[in-house]
Amino acid sequence: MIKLIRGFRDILPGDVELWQDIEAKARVLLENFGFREIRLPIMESTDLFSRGIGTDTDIVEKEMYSFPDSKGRGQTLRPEATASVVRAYIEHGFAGSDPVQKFYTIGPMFRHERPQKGRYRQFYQINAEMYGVASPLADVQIMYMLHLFFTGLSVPDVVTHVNSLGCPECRPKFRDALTAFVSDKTDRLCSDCQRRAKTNPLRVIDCKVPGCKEAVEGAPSIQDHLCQDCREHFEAVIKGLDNLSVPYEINPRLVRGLDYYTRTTFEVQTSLLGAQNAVAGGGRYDGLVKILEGKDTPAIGFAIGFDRLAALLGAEEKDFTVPPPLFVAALGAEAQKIAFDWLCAFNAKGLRAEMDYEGKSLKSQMKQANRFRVGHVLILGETELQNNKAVLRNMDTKEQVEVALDGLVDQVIALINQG
RNA sequence: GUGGGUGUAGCUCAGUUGGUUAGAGCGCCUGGUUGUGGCCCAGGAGGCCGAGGGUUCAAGUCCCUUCACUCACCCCA
Repeated sequence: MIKLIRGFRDILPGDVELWQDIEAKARVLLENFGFREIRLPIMESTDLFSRGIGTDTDIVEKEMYSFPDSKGRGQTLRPEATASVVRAYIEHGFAGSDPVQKFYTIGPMFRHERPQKGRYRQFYQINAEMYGVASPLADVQIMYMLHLFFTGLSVPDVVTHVNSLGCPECRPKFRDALTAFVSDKTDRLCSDCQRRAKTNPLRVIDCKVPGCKEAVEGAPSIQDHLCQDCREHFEAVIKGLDNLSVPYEINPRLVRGLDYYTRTTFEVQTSLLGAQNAVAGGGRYDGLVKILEGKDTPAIGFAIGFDRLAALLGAEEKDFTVPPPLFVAALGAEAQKIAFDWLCAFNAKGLRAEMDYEGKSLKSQMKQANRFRVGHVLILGETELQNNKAVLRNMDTKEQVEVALDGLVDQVIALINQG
């Protein structure tokens, strides 16, 4: 048997209804906030990601699905969406018409990691990106929107963590301070952190190993190293969140794995998904457009982990199938012909109806109708043909009413719609 | 890439110190009702016991290898 490749998954009927519901709500919300959909390819030049995300990141170092095309040019299944949106923003000259643009996009991302709970090699994201606004109002609006989305879906157990990572002015200073702090403690750190102390000291203060936690107690905080502008920006964001009553926790140790983030970063976390606690994450990336050879443009955005969100919302219920309202049961070849015509008419008129195509016994058809969890069964046999009246059975109350064959389809639709 | 756990029917799982045709519940099909679902009863279909090799008179069971799933590390959505 040919099976799914590792880390990939099927989203089956019964679950997919939940996904559709989430997606529909996301679209309404995003569009109400002025975000417009942009549909992008899932494959891009490898350079886009290595330059955009940063060559030292885990994503670029070891997680990308990259392979050469027939002429040897590197191409990659996108590991995230932001770089692609920026590419499109630059390539189509949006900055020339109006630098302020808001986009959203929904689709699959690919990362070659070891799969585990809440982590797949193909996973889905809902992304929102906003360009051309340096004001903290953009940060506030983005986070407010995210907050509305999660509360609107009644997502259980989520907390939004906020931090500022500073800018190219102040972050290096913080990094230096941190490196200095960590360098004389390397012997107390785990092997991973000894490596990270050089490559990415920010990660060390985020380490969960008890020895490391102890060693980094009293480490310098980014919050104490922000430059004047970054500090004011962060304070304005926090004030804005308070104004709109958006709950949050300031988390000075919130570090993000992509190089392009500046200033505001945030992550929506849950404790219900095992080790993968981030349901959504994002932040400001004021330098990225320029890095990718566009005009220097501030930007901010977020990604919602669709798979994880669906897991949170689907934890209780298992089957999101919506039952059809009607099943058409026919007895005998003559009746089946007519029943099939009705079926087609019901479907064409927007009433979801089902029938048995095999000429099974009435009992068997009733069982099937019951399995569909339909509200009504329309029965047509020889008796009904003779009387020119079919029988409409309410499956909950067991009440049966006769419906004249003449004009039956509309009559049945009316009966079902009135309950 | 590194560890732990698990692989037996469509699903959830039993399967004794190795012992004949491998079981249950749910689901599915048929019947009990010459035309009425859920409950009940009876019957039925459905398994290369993850794969390969080894030990043995004999392997679902013991050994080795491998693959898959899963959880965790790392990192992130």
